[in-house]
Amino acid sequence: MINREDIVAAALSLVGPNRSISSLSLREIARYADIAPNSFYRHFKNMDEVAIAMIELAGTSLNRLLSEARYRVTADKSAVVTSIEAFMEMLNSEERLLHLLLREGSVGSESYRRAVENFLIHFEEELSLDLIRLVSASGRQIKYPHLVSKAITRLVFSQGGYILGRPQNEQPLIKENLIKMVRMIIVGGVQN
Amino acid sequence: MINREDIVAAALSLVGPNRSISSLSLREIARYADIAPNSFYRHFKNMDEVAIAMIELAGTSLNRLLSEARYRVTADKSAVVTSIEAFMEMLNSEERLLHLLLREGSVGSESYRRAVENFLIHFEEELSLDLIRLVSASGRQIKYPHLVSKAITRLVFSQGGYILGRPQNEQPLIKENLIKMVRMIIVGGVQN
DNA sequence: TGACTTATTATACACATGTATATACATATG
DNA sequence: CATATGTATATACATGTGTATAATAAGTCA
Repeated sequence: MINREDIVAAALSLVGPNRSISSLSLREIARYADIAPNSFYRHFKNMDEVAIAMIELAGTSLNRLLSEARYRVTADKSAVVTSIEAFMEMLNSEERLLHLLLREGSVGSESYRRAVENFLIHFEEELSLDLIRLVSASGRQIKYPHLVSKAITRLVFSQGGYILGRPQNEQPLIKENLIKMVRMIIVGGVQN
Repeated sequence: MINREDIVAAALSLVGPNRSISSLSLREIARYADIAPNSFYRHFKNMDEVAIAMIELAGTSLNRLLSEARYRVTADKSAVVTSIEAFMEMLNSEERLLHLLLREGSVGSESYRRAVENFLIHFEEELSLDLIRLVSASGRQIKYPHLVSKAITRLVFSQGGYILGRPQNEQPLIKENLIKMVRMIIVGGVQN
């Protein structure tokens, strides 16, 4: 007995660095999930619904992993480094899920894009709270926490999406540069 | 007598906020360009080549417009504001071209993604030179100009791609926030 | 002009797609 | 038990796709 999750899992197996969701066909997913094409309709109205279910899966998984990572923020490493390292680990372990959020947020149907955007906004809000807490604890000020958070989020996700298409040996440099760029958003890239 | 440009123009007419390049078919383009499907092959080997030609067109057009904008940088408005305003104007006037660069750089074939990435790198190099010039003229220092440039570029393009899917009346706020975020990359978002 | 080369088209084929309809099968309910 | 209900399937249809082949049109040059 097949269910929604099996179909989502099949779809997830089919996406990859050179395969976008929008290029998946209903029949292809059915074939991979080993069901008749029409059985698809028992669980989803169309491909768009599957795409959104995929994002929701990716979003909740990623949120869980990241909130776990936040608890690991310690004194010996800065919050920036810890968070980015957690993000990079996920890039390797959860490539498929991240792919959806990092690289397909700007194409596809209206509803699909909104789903990705909602996840990003949620992510930004969490990060914003973290930033306020960290900054005030160190006696400094942050004028537009939600904008700092947005800038960091968009930059990290942009570079994350980029990394997914690059070979492993380039990752250390990209990661190093990403950390520097995030620091810039916080303390600035230009000195007096 | 049809030529490559006509085919690229037809393809360009077909993409839009809800239509990605990868969803275009050879026959669809031929239909729109009013040629027989097979005539396509006289000019391009496959759809991928058209996609790359489209990016190159968008890239050179955008580069020209932006370098013109740079000459308009005056004392009464900061370079940041001028550049972002130029970018926003283009979002309205050259939506189709920008769409390709802003929203499709992370999906599609390997060669397609590389073409977009090459454009972004070129853009970053130009911006980097501008930054060095502007900063040293004001007696300040910039430690990693290419990273400042990359952070700004990726952020602006990320937000640019987002704007393309949003209604016009949201643009002023998005633009305002984008300016603040770019300023943060330069001077920092956190104060002592 | 006529012979040639090149560009464009018409026709056709094999295949993939979304989905409508009808059917089989299992399980639950009376 | 019979029968109703939810689920999966088989078959079929109309339509779209990339592209091979052959025929035609257009252009060039002796």
